Amino acid sequence: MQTINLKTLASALGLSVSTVSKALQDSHEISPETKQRVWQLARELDYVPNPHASSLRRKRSKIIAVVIPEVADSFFTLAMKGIEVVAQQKGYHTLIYLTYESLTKEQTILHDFQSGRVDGLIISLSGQTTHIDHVTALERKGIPVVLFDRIFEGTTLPLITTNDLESGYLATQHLIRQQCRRIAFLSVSDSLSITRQRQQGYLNALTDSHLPSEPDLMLTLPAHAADQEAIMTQLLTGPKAPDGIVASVEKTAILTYQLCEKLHLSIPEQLKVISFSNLETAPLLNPSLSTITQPAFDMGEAAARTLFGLIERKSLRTMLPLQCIPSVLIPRRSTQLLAG
Amino acid sequence: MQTINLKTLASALGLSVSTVSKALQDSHEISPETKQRVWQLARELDYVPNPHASSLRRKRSKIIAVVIPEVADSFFTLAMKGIEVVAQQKGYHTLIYLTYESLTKEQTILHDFQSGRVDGLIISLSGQTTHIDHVTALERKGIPVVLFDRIFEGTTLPLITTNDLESGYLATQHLIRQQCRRIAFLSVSDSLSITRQRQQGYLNALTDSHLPSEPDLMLTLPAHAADQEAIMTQLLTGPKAPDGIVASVEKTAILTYQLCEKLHLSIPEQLKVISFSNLETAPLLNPSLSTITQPAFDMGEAAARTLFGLIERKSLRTMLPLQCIPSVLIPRRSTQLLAG
DNA sequence: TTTATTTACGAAATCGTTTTCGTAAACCGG
DNA sequence: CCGGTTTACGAAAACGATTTCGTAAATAAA
Repeated sequence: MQTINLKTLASALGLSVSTVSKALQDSHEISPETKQRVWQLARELDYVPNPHASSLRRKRSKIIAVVIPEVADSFFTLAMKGIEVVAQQKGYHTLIYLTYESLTKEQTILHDFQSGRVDGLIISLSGQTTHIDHVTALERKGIPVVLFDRIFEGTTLPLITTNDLESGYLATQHLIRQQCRRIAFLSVSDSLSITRQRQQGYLNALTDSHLPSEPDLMLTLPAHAADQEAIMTQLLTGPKAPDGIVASVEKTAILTYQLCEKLHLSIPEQLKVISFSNLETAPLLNPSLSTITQPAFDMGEAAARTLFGLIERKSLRTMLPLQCIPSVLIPRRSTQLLAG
Repeated sequence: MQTINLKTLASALGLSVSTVSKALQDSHEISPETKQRVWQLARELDYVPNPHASSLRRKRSKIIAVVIPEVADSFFTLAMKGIEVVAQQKGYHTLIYLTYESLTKEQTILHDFQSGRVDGLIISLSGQTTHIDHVTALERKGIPVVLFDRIFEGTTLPLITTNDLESGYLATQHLIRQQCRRIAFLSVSDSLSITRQRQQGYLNALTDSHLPSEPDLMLTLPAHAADQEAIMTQLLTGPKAPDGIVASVEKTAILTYQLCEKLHLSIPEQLKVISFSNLETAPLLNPSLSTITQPAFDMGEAAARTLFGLIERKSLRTMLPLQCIPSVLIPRRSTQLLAG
């Protein structure tokens, strides 16, 4: 079975390759009758243009890249879905890459894009990422980039974020109102802007309530699971254990739940927990988990729309350079104040 | 900033394009000295070959496609991760497509692959898919295809599955042993092989325990969320409500939990629930959810390895046509037999 | 020393589309 | 009826890499 291409169609119709090509693109240079003939044969033979040839000639591939640290996380999963919906609708294809929180991997992946493999990039930075030279390098080569959620401060690249500072503040304030006095803050990276923002919100809330901030209560968990568990156990069972936790990453909340079960600590009696999370099962957990729920899907959608805006009319940079879609705090049992 | 390609390198070095190309591929035709010169300049100028040109000429793109019904599902998320790990390791790129359980979308997506866009395809069928002509069409065009999890019976395409029949049996048997007598079976599609297998296991278990099978207890939920809720509510509050549920899809278990809370039905006292699921939070739910946990990551990995096997040495079809990786039943509180 | 073979490179065709440009033929106004 | 403009198409040059083939020079074999 030989593959069918423009040449096949052209010779079958007694036309030239260029005519067939133009006809398929509905060019005004081609007569209506010829177009009909071409379209019909193309349909009959089930012609599908070769995308590599097309990408080579036009200098655009109709492919975008999505680079995220992790996929086993409800936020990224939902964001990806938001991106994919828009991409599919716009007729774009989506390459997905996972960095597993590694800067090196992130750099390697982005480096390849210099080749023109993709028309644009949507990225959420790895936890290790402390500079974005590899990202701006792409932008300089004319490849549109949109950062979302895990952004970088002080760049002029388009950003899609949520109100992390405010949310960190509200989460902490919520715990304080539920009478927590020793509130811990958990994260997985201290280099991320998003973490710093949330943490700053946490600190501001403490200050505003005249509570001291203790370095011991601000934990950045290492990548390795076993180490995470050790450190967390130490925190929870130590003499200066917290009575409230702000989990800035979903994973750390899950870890907290697991350890509380193991250590027979009861939530919310002994420890109240609120987490940045998009877990669909948050309301079903034992106890149901209070969350700062980010507009994950919407952020993905916004990132995609912004990217396609940049791709399709590169000149007009009239798009907002920063879009902030607010999160919402949903109080549940894990932060409930119990009578007694 | 002009893009740098083989011609740039060649003229800068006073060599021909073909020599440079061969040097970069470490061809034996090129002298060691020349190779060194080429490699050094390529490194200095940060040359990255254009993948579209390369894909066009060789007839392979080093891109694979992953087509799945949904991404907001822990099984598919994990499987995707398994695939991505292998792909990254093998130097392949991964295009991701979501069908949202729609056959039409699935067909449209696959149709495009006839063009040679991808070197191979890993697919898990949509809930609507009742035939796989669109899949076999690709295979016939010489594009390797691997089906995983949601496979199709009676095809010779390579399959990666888990022991659905047996797991359906074990799940049901487990409920029976916990003294359930009216056990319902929930699914989202009755056309999927995987559903039929699980359901057959369910039926076999009933028969072996001399329990009747009632059609009213075997529910295929519609796609729309509101309808799902109505039907489930009817089931749970009706006069012939079940005392046990086998959820063949994670979503249906979550729905059950949500409704039980709303309807003030207590699990496991009034209703025991076991679900096919890979939820990381299953142990943390209220109550903790008994699951049939599928080897999602491993299945993804196996699918990818099988695919690359087919791609890289197309001739030897010595690979197993069917790989079955067993699931495990993890009993938790949601099916616990309470004293009294 | 002559012939055969290897070594190291370049010219050019090729992959399948897109796009520019050229040009017959048809059509137009005057 | 004649210069000028459309109209509708084809030839050919891209896009950037790969690969086949040809060939001078260098080396080996006889």
